Amino acid sequence: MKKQISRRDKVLQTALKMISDGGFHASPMSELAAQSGVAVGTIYHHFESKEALIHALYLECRDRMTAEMMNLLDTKASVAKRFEAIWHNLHTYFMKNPLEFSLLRQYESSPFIQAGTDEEGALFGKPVLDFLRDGIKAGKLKKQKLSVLAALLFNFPAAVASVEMKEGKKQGKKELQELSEMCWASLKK
Amino acid sequence: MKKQISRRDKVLQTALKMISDGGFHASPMSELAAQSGVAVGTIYHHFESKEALIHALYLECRDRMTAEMMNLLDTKASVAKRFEAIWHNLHTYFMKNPLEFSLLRQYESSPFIQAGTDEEGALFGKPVLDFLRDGIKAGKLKKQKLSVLAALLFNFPAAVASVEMKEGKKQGKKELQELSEMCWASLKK
Amino acid sequence: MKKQISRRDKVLQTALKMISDGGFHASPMSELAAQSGVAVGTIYHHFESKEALIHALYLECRDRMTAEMMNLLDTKASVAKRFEAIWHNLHTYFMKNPLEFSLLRQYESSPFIQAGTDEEGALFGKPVLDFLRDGIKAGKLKKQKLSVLAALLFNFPAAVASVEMKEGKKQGKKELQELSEMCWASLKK
Amino acid sequence: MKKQISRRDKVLQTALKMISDGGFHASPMSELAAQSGVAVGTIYHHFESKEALIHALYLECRDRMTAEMMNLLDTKASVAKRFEAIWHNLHTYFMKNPLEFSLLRQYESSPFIQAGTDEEGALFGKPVLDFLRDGIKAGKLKKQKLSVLAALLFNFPAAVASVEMKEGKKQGKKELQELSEMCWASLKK
DNA sequence: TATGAATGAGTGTTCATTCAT
DNA sequence: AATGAATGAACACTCATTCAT
Repeated sequence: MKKQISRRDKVLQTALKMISDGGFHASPMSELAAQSGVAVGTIYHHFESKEALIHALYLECRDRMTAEMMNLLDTKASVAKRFEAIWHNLHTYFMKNPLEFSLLRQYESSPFIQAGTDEEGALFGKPVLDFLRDGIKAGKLKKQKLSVLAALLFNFPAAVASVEMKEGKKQGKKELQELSEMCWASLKK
Repeated sequence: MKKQISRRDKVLQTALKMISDGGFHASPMSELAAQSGVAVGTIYHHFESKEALIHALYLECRDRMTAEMMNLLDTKASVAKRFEAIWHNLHTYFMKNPLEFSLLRQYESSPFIQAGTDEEGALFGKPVLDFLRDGIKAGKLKKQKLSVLAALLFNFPAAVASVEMKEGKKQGKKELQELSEMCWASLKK
Repeated sequence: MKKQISRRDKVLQTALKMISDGGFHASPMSELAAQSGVAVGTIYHHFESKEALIHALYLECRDRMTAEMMNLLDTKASVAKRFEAIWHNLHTYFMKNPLEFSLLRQYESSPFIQAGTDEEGALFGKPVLDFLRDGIKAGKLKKQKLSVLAALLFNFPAAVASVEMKEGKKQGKKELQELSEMCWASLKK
Repeated sequence: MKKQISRRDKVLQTALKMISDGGFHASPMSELAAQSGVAVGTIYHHFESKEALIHALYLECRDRMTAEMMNLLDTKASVAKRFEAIWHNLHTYFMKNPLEFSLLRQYESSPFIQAGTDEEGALFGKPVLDFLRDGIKAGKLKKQKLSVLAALLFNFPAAVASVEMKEGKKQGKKELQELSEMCWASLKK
C-alpha cells in the first residue's frame, strides 16, 4: 500500500521537475520512468495517459496553491487585511515552489488542453472565489466579473514573481509590501 | 523579389495560426509547409530551424504589439492620459489579434527558449520602456523596478483579454474603462 | 531471452548484407528494419544510433576475422609455418565471407569514424599481434613497426582476394601458395 | 575561357578537400558550391551529377598518380631499379597528396560505383601496366596475373603510408628503403 | 501490480536536382 | 554560362503506448 502511493507520488514529483525544466514535450514517458525509478508500464498503471498524468499534476498544484493562499487566514479580519495576507501567501507560494509555478503558468497559457479546465471554477479553488465574491458583495472590491478579479489576483503576484525569477533577484520586503498595496489599490472599491 | 517576401510571410502567417491553435508541438513543419503552399525545404531556406522560425515570429509579434501600444499617442498629454491610451491600445491589440496574443503568452511562459529573450529589453520595445522610465522620473509612477512595472502593464490587460476570450464575451465599454483606471490606480504614485 | 539475441543478431546480419552491397549510406534504418523483420524502434532499442550499430558490426567482423586467422594453428610450428597458415586462413576468411570482407575494407578506408578504432590494437586482435611481435623478437620477421607489419599482413591477401572477387575468378591452388610465399618473402628476415 | 577552367578546377579542388575530410556523403553540393565560391547551378553546368563529378575527380587523381609513378624514370635502368623508383614515387605521391590518397582509397573500397572502373585497366594507367607486363615477360617479376601484381604494387606502399598518416609519424629513410626492398622481394622472380 | 522490449506513425531536417531569371 | 530560390522524397531518430511475462 505504501509502495503504491510512494510510486505514484515519485512519478508526479519527477514529472513536475522535468516539465518545469523543459516543458511538456521535453518530458518523454520513458525518461520520466527512468528518473522516477519505475518501469514505463508502471506509470500506465497509475495514469491512463500522459495527458491524464499532466492533468493530475496540474490539479495537485492548483489545490496546493489554493490551500497556501488561505493559509493562516484570519476569517474575522477586514477584507483589506485578508487580501493582503492572501496576496503575500500567493507570492510566497510562487517563490517557494518555482516548479509548481512554472507548471501552472505553462498549463494556463498552453492550448494543450482546454476542456476540463473551467469545469470547477478555473484557476482558484472555492475558498478564494468565495472570498472575492463576498468582498464584492460587501462593497469592498470593485464590481467586476469574478473571473476577471481572480485573474488579476493571480497575475499580479505572478508577474512580480516571474520577474524576480528571471532576473534571479528577490524583491526587498518594502517593495513587496508596496506591490501588495498596489494590487489592493487596483481591486478595492 | 516580391515572391520571396510573400513566401516568407505566408509561412509566418500560417505558423502564427497553427501555433496559436495547437501550440508549438502540434505544428509540424510538414503541415506548416502544406498549409503555406510551399515545400518543406523552402521553409528551411528562409529559417534555419523550427526554433528560429518561432523566434522570428515572436519578434514580429512583439514589435507589432509595441507599435500598436504607441499608436496615435499624444506625446504632450499627461502621463495619466498617455497611460490610459497605452492601456487601451494594448488591450485592443490583444482582442484584435488573438493569434498573436496567444503566441506571445505561450512564448513568454514556455521554458522553450530563454536565452536571447531579454537581450533587447524583453517584452516591450524601447518606446514603451521610455514612457515608463520617464513616468517614474517625473514622480507620476510608482518607484518600482522598470521590469516589474512593464510586467504589470502587460499582464493586467492580458489577464482581462484572456478572460474575455475564454468566456467568449467581450467586456462592456464602461467595465473596460474602469479596468484601465484600476490598472492606473495600481501603478500611479 | 532467446528472442532478444535473435532480434539483435538478425539486425546485424541484415545490416552486414545491406552495407556490403550498397555501402553505409545506401542502408537506411527503415529499410534495415523492414528487411530484418523488426520495427525501427526496435533497432534503436538495441543500438544507440546508426553509427553505433555499424561500429558494433565492425567489431564483430574484426573479432571473427582474428579468430579465423588463428584457427587450427600449431603453436609449436615454426614462424614460417605459422605465417603460412595464418596467411591462408586470412585469405580463406576473405573469400568465404565476402560481406564481412567488404565491410571491413569500407570501414577501414572511410573517414566515417576514426576515434575508438585504434583503442584495442587496431585491425587485428591480440593473438595475431603477439605472433608478429614474437616473430620479430625471434629474428624471423623484419624489424619494422608492428603496425606496419600488421597492415602488410592484412593488405596482401586482401588485395589478392579483392582482385579475385572483382574478376569473378578464384586463384588456383598453386598461385595461391606462391602468393603466400611472396608475402612471406617480403616479411621474413 | 580562363574563368571556366578556373571555376571547374576550383570545384574539383574543393570537392577533393571535402570528400577526403568527411567522405562522399558529408559533402553536399550546396556546401561544395559555397566553399568553391560558385552557385550550385554552376556546378551542374560543368558536371552532369554529383556522381559524375566524383568520377571525374577520381580519374584526375588516378592520372596524376600514374604520372607521378613514372616521374623521372630511367627507361634503360634494370627492372629492379625501375621498380624501386616507382615504389618510392608512389609512396611519395601518397604522402604528399593525402587528400588524393584518401579519395583513391575511398573510391576503390566503396561499393559506391563499380561500373566503369575496370574499363581502362583499373587502378593504374597504361605506362605502369606496361612496365609490369614487360617485367614478367623478361622473367624479372613473378608470373602472376597482371591485376594481382598491380594490386600488390598499389597496396604495399598504400598500407605503409596509411599507417604513417594514422600514427602521424613518418617513416625514417632507412625503414622506407627496406620497405621498398621488402616489396621487391615479394614480386621479383 | 510491475516490468521493459517492442512497436511504428510521426518529427525535424537534409540535399541532389531543377529552372526561371 | 551563371545564379540561387525552390522542391520534396528520403533520412535518422523519437516517443506514447501496448502487452507478454
